[in-house]
Amino acid sequence: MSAKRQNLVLGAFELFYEKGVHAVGINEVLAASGVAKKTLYNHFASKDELVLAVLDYRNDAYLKWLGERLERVDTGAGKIDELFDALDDWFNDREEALHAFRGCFFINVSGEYGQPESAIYQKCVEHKQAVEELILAAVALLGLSEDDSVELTDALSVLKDGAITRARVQADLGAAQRAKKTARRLLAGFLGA
Amino acid sequence: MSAKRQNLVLGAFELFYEKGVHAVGINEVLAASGVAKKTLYNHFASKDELVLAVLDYRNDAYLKWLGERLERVDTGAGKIDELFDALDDWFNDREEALHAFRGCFFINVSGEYGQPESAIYQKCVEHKQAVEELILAAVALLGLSEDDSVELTDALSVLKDGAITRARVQADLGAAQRAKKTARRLLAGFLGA
DNA sequence: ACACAAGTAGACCAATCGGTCTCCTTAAAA
DNA sequence: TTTTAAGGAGACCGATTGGTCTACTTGTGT
Repeated sequence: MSAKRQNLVLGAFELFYEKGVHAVGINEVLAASGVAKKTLYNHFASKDELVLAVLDYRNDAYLKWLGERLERVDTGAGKIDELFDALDDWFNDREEALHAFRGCFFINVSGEYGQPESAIYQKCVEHKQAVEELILAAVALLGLSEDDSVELTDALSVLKDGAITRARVQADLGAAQRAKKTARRLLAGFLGA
Repeated sequence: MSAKRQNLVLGAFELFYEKGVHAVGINEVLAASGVAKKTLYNHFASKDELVLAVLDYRNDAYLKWLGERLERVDTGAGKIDELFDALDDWFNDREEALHAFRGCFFINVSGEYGQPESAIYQKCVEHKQAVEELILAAVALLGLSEDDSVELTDALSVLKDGAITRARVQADLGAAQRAKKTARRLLAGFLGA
């Protein structure tokens, strides 16, 4: 029965996302998810392994959510707009599938773990790359050159992470809509050249 | 004699920046800075107050550094280039005044502290606003309209924070130079319109 | 009906946390 | 010279950390 495991991962995610990984103890996770300590260590060898499982859970949920949002539109320019509209919904807590907005979980976690060699850190890198691939797929529909596609994808990714960061740190809930405007300006430059 | 206090703040910053605040204990700070525990609690009422002092120290050092970099150039467009060149030097550890790059200390710290009401969180917001004012001063030299100046400043700030985040999380050391390219594209759009 | 695996609750462990306190030394001001 | 405050080293405090272990209770497959 892995329902317990799921309880554990989901409960742990909510606490970690809200308070930070190091600020939440194992016992707090157990109390929140209604699972015995023995069961936790039956499923996971250590807290770090639980963190890894939580990162996997969040990665899957986030990619599924964003992928579905981008599927709603079929043009490249439309998908780029949709990306920032989706972020806007996220920032303003209109997406319950993502829980109350507290910035990017992966950025937060990697900020807590200094050493870039760790498996935890690596998961954060992989997540960012996966999201970037979704953006690249949208940009590819624009019919730009290979170089331009890569450059625009990178610019949009930076814009996205910048908006997430500012929405989080400065509680700037309009960051996504303004980033969308910037993205449109940028896109016009690429299409016009 | 507040030399001890300075030792404390500087030693604490290096550890907090490198490993995260929650991951570093008081005793580790004491050992690194060669100060007795009594002395620490003579200067600071709690660890949180030490963290606040560390945030102040970093804020001052960072603003001084960036301010001096931007003073090297006198045109608006030049200052914008200089901003991203400065970031590039920071990311690639060519600025010893800032210590080995580990992302934005304020972004990292605010990721560790969930509650946006806390004084620690507030310091992070103030830092970001102070940096944005430096950027606004550079943009103001371009002679754009009030609305355009605000919009461009916001876009550049988002680009900056996005580049910092990606440099940190993905160890993307070229992020600043590519963001500079994006900034130029954006600037051309504003100037050409 | 019985065995076995997985769950529960929670005592327990050493280590560490932030923080207090005592005792001793140093140095500068009176 | 004497007084006073600050610093050093570190014992000590209760609480909490991640993690182990025992004892008991489930539920399921044979």
